[in-house]
Amino acid sequence: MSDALRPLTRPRLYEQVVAQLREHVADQGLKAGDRLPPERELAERLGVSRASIKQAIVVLEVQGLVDVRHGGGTYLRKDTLHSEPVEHLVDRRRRLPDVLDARDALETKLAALAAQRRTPEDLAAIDAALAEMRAQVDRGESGEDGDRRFHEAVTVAAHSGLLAHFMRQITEPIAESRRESLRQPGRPPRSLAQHERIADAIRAGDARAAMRAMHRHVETVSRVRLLNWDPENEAG
Amino acid sequence: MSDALRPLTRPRLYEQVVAQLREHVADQGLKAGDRLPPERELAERLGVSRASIKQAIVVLEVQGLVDVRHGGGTYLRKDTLHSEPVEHLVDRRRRLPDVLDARDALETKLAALAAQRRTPEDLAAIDAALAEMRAQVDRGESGEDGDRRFHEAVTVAAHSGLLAHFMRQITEPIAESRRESLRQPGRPPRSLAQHERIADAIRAGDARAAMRAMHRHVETVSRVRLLNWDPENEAG
DNA sequence: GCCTCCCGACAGGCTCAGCCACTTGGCCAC
DNA sequence: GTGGCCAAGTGGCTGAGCCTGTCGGGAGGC
Repeated sequence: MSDALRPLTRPRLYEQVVAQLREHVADQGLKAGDRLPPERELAERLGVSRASIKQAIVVLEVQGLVDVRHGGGTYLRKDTLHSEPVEHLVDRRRRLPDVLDARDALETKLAALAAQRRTPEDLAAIDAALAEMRAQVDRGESGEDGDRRFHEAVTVAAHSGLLAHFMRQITEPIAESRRESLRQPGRPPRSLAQHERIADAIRAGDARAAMRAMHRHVETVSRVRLLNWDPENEAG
Repeated sequence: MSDALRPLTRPRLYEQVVAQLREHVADQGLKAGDRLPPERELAERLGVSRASIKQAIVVLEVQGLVDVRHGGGTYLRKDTLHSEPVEHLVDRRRRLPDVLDARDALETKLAALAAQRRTPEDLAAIDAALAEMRAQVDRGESGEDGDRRFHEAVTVAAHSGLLAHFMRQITEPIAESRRESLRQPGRPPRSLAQHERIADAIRAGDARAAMRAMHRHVETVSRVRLLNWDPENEAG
């Protein structure tokens, strides 16, 4: 996973324009509701074509930071143009503890909701994932696939679109820490047992027990991960 | 708050192009790693200018759905171009229960982390917010501003960039439910008392107590909000 | 036969000039 | 005061064109 040989791509012009606009808003102390300069003026002042200005404004528009009115101008919707896309927060290895905190927050609640809301179909999906994991572990494999499917099934069973959306944003770093955790000697069978306890609580409709079981599970994974984690020398 | 007289805005061309691209990917069964047709070809086939195609592709690019290589073509990064921006999940009134679930998940964890990680400065900010709320409530106001500042201060004290990011995504619906809750007769003083209990636990460094206090608080707000909430006739 | 290098086709990056569509505000007739 | 009208300003979109980067295949050297 070396980043050393990534093909280097030059920054897009529109990205620089976005940066300039952010700066302008900060410098001028513009607030929500204020109007940005007209596109033609921006193009002239930044020395780029109107098309590039337009691309930058489209970016801000889809991020909900700006409100563009045909014939009327472009208006701020927030007091700042900074949006901090999740990727920036998630991609960097340094942020891994953050991801684990977020995972605990989300999955604990998801387990509780799943216990309250699971349909028979949800339960079947959870059991199927568990069966897959058990089969894999019995064969001496890590059970990673079943593990992933289990958490996905619990997420679905919670029937909360927003929480599911948040979970999706941290899918990749979670998968990574899962892989690492399951590589620990003797870990797969214990992990399986933890998952079974979670499933039991969800099946019983016991939200508090589901929360506790899930919390303990996430805590275990976090501990393993954090032990191996060195913020200075992050060889993956 | 009537939506009846909202100025009607025509859909942007680039949005239609994005939709067409999604459809194309689905129809052709394109997968991650596959290449999209060249911009010039898309422009011709869709009967729009290349600039519009470009805007659409920029949108997909900032959403991380597509990888654009200068001179090399545009490649899919996922098996689909659908992204489900949070706004769609958050804006609709129907999703309010989801927001409240998410709030419980996030703020409960934030309170626990704040109890463990708060610096003296964090505590000072929390106390300042609490003092403002108390002053407002004493004057017979709702204390909404202090309330908001309190939760922001707790979020900062938790020192988790990711959780803070998630919180920001549901700021607005939360503010709305807060307003509604504080309008209930006799609610502001009780809310103040709940906030003080949370602050006490954070000051004491008692993560479990902070969790419990925050959970109870969020639960109270949710109950008020849900009572008034009618999914069929959603007059705001 | 194999490797290297170079070139040309093709891809996206960006600009320029211009016209269309919509908003706004002021002026005028009523 | 009301409504219609017009002009200026602003975003929406186009088309042609040139630049820069990528990639594959053929010419030439070994």
